[in-house]
Amino acid sequence: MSLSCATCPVRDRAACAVLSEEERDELARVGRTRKLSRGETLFSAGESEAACATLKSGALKITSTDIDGRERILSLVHPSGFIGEMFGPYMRHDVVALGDAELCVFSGPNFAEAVNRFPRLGQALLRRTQEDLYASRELLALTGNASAEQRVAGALLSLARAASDSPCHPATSFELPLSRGELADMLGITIETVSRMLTRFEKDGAIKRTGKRGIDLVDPALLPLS
Amino acid sequence: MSLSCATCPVRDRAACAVLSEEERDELARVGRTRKLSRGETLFSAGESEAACATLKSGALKITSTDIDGRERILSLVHPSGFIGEMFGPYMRHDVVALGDAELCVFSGPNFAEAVNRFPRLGQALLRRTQEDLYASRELLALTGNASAEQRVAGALLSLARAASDSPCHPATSFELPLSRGELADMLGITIETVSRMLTRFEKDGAIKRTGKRGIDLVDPALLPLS
DNA sequence: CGGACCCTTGATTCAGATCAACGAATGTGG
DNA sequence: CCACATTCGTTGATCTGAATCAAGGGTCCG
Repeated sequence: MSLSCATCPVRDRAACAVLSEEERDELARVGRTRKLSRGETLFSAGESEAACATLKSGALKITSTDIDGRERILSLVHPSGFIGEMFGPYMRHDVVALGDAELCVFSGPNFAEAVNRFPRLGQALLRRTQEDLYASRELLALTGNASAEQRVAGALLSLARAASDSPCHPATSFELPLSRGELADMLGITIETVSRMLTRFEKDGAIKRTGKRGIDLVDPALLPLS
Repeated sequence: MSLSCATCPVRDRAACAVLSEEERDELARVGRTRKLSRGETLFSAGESEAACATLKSGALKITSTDIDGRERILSLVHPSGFIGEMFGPYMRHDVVALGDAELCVFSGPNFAEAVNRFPRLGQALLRRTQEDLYASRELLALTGNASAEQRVAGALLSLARAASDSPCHPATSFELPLSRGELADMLGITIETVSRMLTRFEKDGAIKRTGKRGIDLVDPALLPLS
């Protein structure tokens, strides 16, 4: 299926938003749409076909698996996010859908050529990659020294921010895109500890759990941040 | 002091290596050399003057400090590495010299303009930033699930790789660029634990400590990796 | 010589992992 | 439609790896 940028929900936020109409059309010609449902894999670590993609809707996780088979979530991808490998010869990490998702997919070489031809696209990606780097370092800082309590609190706020349309203020009521197990894998703690911390926050009156995945931030100030 | 690229030790490895002679000269005109000694700060988080730099010699650490004053090392910078903020309005993290270091420093806007003018420079930075992102995620994976033993072992191998001239094979004998305390801050453990693990590895015959900072990798296969 | 670091080692404590059990929701096949 | 299995989350009891507390030695420097 080829791309239809006209109706794209991230038309003016994604990396390709910096392109002119004609440039975008040209890029669209080498891209394909792809739909994933929960748990489906977009890329696998080690794949020798370089590829990249822009996320149009849904959410993804970028993970690595250590020798003992334990999974670690390295990053989450939200709509308009860019993932993948343009230059390297192989994919570095696994990328899996957290829920139903829709993407534009490109081959690495095709996209690299577009970057060559449209310098503004390269610059947009540079900014975006720097943001990803900062996000990665933020997670590193969060999981480095903080207690389990602080990690879960930090993750809740971070997810509330991501769930909000307005970029600065967090949503007060939202659905977790992650299961308890995934939250645990992201924070480097166990499922049981995540569950206990959520129970504690609810007891303290900081949050309210609604259903399995729903969270209401009743009083974020009560969350114990680092 | 203005730049003298002719004698630059990272002349053909740094980001600016992709530029032609004339382009490089032009960039050199807006850059300054700076020397730091151990502990000196290059950038401070929150500084509103965007700036960036290429490291010519020595080593740097990129750190953040949490509310309780605990420092977390987010990344190490080795010669030819690029650091800083070209676009954003302020510096995101602290950058401090681990030992004597020499750099080329640029103002954010000046460098951003160079990126605008020389698209290859932007592409080189994009690659480099992606590498930094992968390095950050590697550290995230290392500090996420692994035991203290595995973290220290992983850090030793990583530093051995960085100390080697050949990019793939680790050095068998090298000096740690970090104190025990800094190693601990990077790995999210305590000084005492780092010390104990090094003692353990030496007892096991995996390494030999020479002086305070020297490490011989006697039998890396004995190191307990994740 | 005295002070300031930095590293090592030992004793004790504690946060979170592990082990275990259970309930709710969802799916499957008879 | 019901019996059954499976997955996911919660909660409790126990155990352990690493933090914390404490002490001492080595080295550099004024």
